[in-house]
Amino acid sequence: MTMNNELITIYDILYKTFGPQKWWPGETPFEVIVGAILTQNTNWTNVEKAINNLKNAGVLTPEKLHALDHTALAQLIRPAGYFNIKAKRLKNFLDWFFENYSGNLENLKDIPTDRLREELLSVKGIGHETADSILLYALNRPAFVVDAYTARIGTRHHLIDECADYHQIQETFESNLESDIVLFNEYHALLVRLGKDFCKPTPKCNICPLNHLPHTV
DNA sequence: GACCAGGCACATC
DNA sequence: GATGTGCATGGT
Repeated sequence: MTMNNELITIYDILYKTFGPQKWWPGETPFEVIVGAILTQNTNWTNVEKAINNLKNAGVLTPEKLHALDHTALAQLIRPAGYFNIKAKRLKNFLDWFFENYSGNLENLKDIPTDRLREELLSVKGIGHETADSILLYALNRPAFVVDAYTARIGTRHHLIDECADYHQIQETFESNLESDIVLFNEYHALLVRLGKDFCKPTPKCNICPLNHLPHTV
C-alpha cells in the first residue's frame, strides 16, 4: 500500500468509526485563536472553563482582551493552567495583531499562508502547532496540524520515523494528501479523538480501530 | 498520589 | 545540536 493510500484508508476508518468531529469548538475565529494558545499542553475541558470566564467577563474580543492588564487576564484564564505564561503569550499575540493588522482579522486575508505562518512563529509563545492551528481552524488555510497525538499515532503505526520532527511529520501528511482544508480539519480532529480514546501513552491498543491494518503495531 | 493533558521558551552542556 | 526544566490547573 502506498503512503498516500494508507493515509486515506486510515482517514476513512477513523471517519466511519467516530464520525465528523466538528472542529474547532469555538464560536468565532478570534475565540479559536485564544483557544489555540490556551490549550497548549492542557486538557480542553480546562480551556473551556477559561474561555467561559473570558466570555462572562465580556472581554473575548481583540480590543477588550488587549486592554486588559496582566493580572486580570491571568486570573480569568487560571483554569487553563500556566496562566501567567499564557497571559503573556496572549498579550504577545495581541501586540503583534494590533501593531501590524489593527486587531482586525479581515486585514490578514491577503497575506499568503507561508508568510502568515512565519509571522505567527515570530510571536513569542506561538510555536509550530499553535501557528498551524490558527492557520487551519481560525483562518481557513490548508495547514496540517501536528501535535503529540499525531506523533504518537504516526510512530505506533509506522507512518513516520520515530525521531521525525514537526516539519517531517507535517510533510508526510501534506505531500500524500490533497491540500484540502476540510480534509485537514477533520483528519487532525480524528487523530486527536483516536489518541484520547485509544492511543494512550501506555499502549493498550488491542481494541484500536486501526489494528487490522498491515502496518499497525 | 501518580499520571496525563490538542506546547513553548530558555538554560545548560 | 541535543537534552533537561519550568510553567499550573483539573480530571482519572
